[in-house]
Amino acid sequence: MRRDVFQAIADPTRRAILVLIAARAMTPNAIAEHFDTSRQSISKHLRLLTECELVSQEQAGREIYYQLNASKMKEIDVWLEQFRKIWESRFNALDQVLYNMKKNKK
Amino acid sequence: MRRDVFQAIADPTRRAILVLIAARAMTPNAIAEHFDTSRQSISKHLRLLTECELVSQEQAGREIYYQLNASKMKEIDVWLEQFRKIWESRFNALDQVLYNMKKNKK
DNA sequence: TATATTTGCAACCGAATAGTTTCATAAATT
DNA sequence: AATTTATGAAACTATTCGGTTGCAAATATA
Repeated sequence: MRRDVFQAIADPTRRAILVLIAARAMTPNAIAEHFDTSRQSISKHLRLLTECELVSQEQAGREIYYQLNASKMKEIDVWLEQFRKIWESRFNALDQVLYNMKKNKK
Repeated sequence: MRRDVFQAIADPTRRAILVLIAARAMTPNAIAEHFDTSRQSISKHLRLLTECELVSQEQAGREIYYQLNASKMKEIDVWLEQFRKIWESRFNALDQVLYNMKKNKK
């Protein structure tokens, strides 16, 4: 099974979990209440997120609080960095389209 | 079939394609030469990337040049934005761990 | 101590995914 | 006109994925 951050954020439920626990650490049960799926399926998502280090656990009695490891998100940001200079320039594909539309109006 | 940018960049071959054509537009054949897979499989990746608008085509005779639509990458950046303030603060998970380690040494 | 609660894990299922092989189409070359 | 080249699409396959159901372990509560 592939276990990298890119694979992890591909699933919309996992992205929602990350946003949810960004505010504060939560237990699997509490997280599952926010979704239309079973607790066990959330548990599986949390395992994957843990394995790729996007979240970490903290045990409190029989409860386990899952918290976001935001610094791991930097990996995505680092990969995006190489494209940032392109989309910030005036010569990316979209700008080119808009430029051509404008030109054709004249 | 899901066709969003997050799904698109989940596959390592597709990420490599995006990096490859970021420098300059390329034909499917030229792209395929850089990988250990068939031309047809690259063609399928290009179709998916086209459908989610991460790349666009430009026909030149019987050749088709695929070019990156970098501005579409912004969608990932926008989603990442909400976490940026967290990982830039001193209170993300990793900093907390380091803080605790330091504290316990005393 | 008996019971309830919180959680993870394994087995299973249907759908999606990435790849291959084969074929059709269109443009360039001979 | 016949052949070669560049490409996309369809059919098929093995693997992965997301979900469910059922169960076991550990902690809290009665």
